[in-house]
Amino acid sequence: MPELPEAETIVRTLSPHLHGRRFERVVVHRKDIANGRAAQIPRRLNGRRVSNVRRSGKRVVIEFDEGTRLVVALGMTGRLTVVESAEPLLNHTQFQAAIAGTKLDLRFRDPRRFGGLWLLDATEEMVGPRLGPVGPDPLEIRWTEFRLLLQRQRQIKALLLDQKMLAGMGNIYCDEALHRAGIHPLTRACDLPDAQGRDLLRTMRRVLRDAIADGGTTFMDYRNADGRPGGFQRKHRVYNREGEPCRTCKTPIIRITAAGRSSHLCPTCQPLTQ
DNA sequence: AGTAAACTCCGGAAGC
DNA sequence: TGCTTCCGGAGTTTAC
Repeated sequence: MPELPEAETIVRTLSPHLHGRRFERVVVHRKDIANGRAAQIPRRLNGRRVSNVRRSGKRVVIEFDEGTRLVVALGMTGRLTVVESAEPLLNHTQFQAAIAGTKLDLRFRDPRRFGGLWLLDATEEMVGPRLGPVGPDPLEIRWTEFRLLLQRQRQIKALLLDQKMLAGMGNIYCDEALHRAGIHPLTRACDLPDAQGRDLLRTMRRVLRDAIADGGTTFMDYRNADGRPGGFQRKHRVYNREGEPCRTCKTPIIRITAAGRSSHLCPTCQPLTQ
């Protein structure tokens, strides 16, 4: 499911196709996929030159010369891919734009429509329904700042998943980071000693970097901008491994509910203290 | 046919 | 009282 490493991989594979190129023949196939202004998208993006492609948490942001931005949330099944313009249009394709000077299209397809598009002008903040402001990036946050987040009484997994606290952590990478740090997902953040909090931050960064190096995680739907799946699922230690032996101690991995989400852990390596 | 999957937002209840 | 946290439901579609 697209989380930070998947969004980062899409940015890295998409950027070489788009950077400095103009959009042509922009078409929105479903009006309710954008933030109430899908009708404006063709007019406002046609002929515009892409100045930058970047990531904000788990979202992809395509920036244009005049400051207009197209924000893309992948949801669970969304795909943002570059394909030959001659390729037939698959069903559930909500958006397409030809990349000027090439024979390629950028297409957005999201069968379940958990994702979406937002068109923002130069001065507009990234706020609105389903586009709330997000916290600092886990790859960039300093320990002193992370430590402040950990002062809360919330369960650590709920805190890590909260996009307003930290931008980009989803269910997979939370479970993977907590296992590698030996922390039970229901532990209260404020109960973590500094040493363990510091270790969690380092571990989280390592997991995210390793996952980016592997092109993210693909179970079913995720693909990068070139249509290729990721490989990090082969290195998962807990996620989607219920009943299988812990790679550290052989104890079967269990699944519980934490923060209202299915959570995978090793009861031996991740004890719940007090 | 019912349920679960992931994620966000919302409202209300509960806890501190 | 007031802030924080928790919990369930809605919205969104597909697959088992």
